[in-house]
Amino acid sequence: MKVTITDIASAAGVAKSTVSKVLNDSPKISQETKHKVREIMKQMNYTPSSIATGLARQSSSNIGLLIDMSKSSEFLNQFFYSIIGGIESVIGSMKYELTIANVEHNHPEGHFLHRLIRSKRVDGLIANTSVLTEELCMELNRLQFPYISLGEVAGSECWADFDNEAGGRMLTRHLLEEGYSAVAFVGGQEGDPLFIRRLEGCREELLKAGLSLPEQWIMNGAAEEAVGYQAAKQLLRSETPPDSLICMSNFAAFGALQAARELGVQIPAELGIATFDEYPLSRYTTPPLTSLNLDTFHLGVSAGELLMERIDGKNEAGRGLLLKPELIPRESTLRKVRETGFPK
Amino acid sequence: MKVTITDIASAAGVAKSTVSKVLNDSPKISQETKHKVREIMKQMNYTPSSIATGLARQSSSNIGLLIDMSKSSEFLNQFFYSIIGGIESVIGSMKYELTIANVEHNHPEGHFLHRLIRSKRVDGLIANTSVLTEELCMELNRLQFPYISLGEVAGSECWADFDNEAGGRMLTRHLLEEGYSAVAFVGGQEGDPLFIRRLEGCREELLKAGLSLPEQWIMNGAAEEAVGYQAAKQLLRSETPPDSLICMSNFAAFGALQAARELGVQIPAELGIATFDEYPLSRYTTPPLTSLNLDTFHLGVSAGELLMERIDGKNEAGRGLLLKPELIPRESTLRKVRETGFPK
DNA sequence: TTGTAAGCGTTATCAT
DNA sequence: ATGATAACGCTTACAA
Repeated sequence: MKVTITDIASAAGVAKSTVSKVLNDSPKISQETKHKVREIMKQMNYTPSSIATGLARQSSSNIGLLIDMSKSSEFLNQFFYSIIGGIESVIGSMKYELTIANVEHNHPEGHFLHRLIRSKRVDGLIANTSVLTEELCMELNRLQFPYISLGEVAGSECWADFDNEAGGRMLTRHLLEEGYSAVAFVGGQEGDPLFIRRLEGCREELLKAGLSLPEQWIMNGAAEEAVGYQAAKQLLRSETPPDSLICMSNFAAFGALQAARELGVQIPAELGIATFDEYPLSRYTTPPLTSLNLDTFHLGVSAGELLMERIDGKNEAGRGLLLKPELIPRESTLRKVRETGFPK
Repeated sequence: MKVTITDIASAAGVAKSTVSKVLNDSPKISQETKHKVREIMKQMNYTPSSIATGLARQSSSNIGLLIDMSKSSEFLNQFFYSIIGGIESVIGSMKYELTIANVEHNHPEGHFLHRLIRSKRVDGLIANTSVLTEELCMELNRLQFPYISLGEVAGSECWADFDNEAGGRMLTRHLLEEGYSAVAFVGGQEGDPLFIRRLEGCREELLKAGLSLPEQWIMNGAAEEAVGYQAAKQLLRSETPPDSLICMSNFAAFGALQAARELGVQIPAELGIATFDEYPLSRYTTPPLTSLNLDTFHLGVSAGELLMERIDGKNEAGRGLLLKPELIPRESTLRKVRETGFPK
């Protein structure tokens, strides 16, 4: 039933080393022989065993994408499909496959370092910063194992990330251009690098305009609706309410939207709301949300490219890559009168 | 640097077959020896090569998930993460890994039948019906290769799907219970089994109530906002407008919502809108949408379990599995006065 | 209970 | 340009 290289060799009347060379299109084989052998391979419907090839070549032609499925609320999960698409589009054309693994199987022997790496199931790794602790990075560095982290992380030699600081600047600049001047920041965990960078960008831009962001206008919390709701209510009811909000996530922005609606605060006239991330449905809120789109497919592509470079032994130095976000202005912040109408 | 079974054997002063048996916890090895060998494996930080094991065992311990990344608009993509989570949770505990592959590499030799199956990269396959044509199913059947299709499909021996007919019935029943009686159906491609089954369920339930669904109230089209928008406008402006809509997707429902708003039609008082699928953000529309939640994690689990059964040689017969949807009633259809207030 | 040796299906190094 | 043959790292009869 199953046909191996040996079958092809004897059917073609050549040695299996010859067949192997045909398989790899070696220049030392005559066109004649190549044609003949290939013909027979077709006839016998032969496909080389990737496992045997892997053993001989000492490589799996597989790259691993490591995720923590217990964290179902992560930003990246929403865009998992497009990230995978991006990665696949580059590694697929280089004859690699993508293996998805869950760190959760963190049982004694189930650790991915064994399951995936030491067992040679994958030749390289891509992982989110949420699973890639500094300690793990160090271990991977020590093993000289090629990996890319999605998100900048201490200890990682090579990463791809969105430029969160620029994102903070872009949203802030947009608000200022629309005539807002009292910007509050909603959501984000204290100490979280993502939060820190975004806030930093926001502050930079305010500073340029001679403004600042007072501490009491920074509303820390999870990127959830409830948090956005509470934060907005508190801010809007305070003595000196802000005139605009930058939210860490669409969910937080939904909460803020709801709070404003309940308090009868007009959007965008009295309050502007802008948010990081662009979820598929954020343009369908009332009013539609101004948001910062992150090209997650591109993130996947970049991660894939960086990883392939590492595996091929180039890019020894290690480096990071920052992707620019894209501002999508919508009704929730557009309060200047325009002739052209609102963009979709 | 790298340590193999041979190294362990000589370090432990035993034969490598003994080490192999220890690895597989063979009962024919004394506890003494096991302890000794395991100790050495720990010391030397040994992990067996999955590739070598695979070659010897003639299996990859990998299962493939086949998708078509060119179809970025598919329903399942939104829930890709949770489907993967479901699959992984069952195959992971059986020491299998998940390989994601894209059919798009449909170049002559890049066909997944070669790349994945004939090359023995995976021991089993899960694929959406959109990539699994009847022809491909036949081929897989012929090869006796274990696979599960996500969605019922002609030619597939074994599949897992949501009960779309029941879904149609549930949404319809809910509308009837809320006092609606003129139900229109928005979205869905003529001939698409998904559409046919959902519509069928809808009709069954109407029939039970002595009602029917006239042809002109079936608005075929892609599951997009624009389609929902146009369909709703057309329906609402007609001589005899329906009093409620069942939409094939959240996007279509958004369009319908928008159309109603523009025409000043009150929701839910004058028009009820219910939709298949529950996107993460559908509860944030104004008003929030009544929708049919599909447990995609569970779908993954079921597919994984069915596949493992097939691989283990059980479940020879082949069978299908229908998962029940869950109705989430929200403001867009709840027009009866309630004491308890609206559910979230 | 342990050891020997023959696979598993390729690639790679030499000869020829 | 082609062929023998030894890896690659593990499993599995079969022997001892």
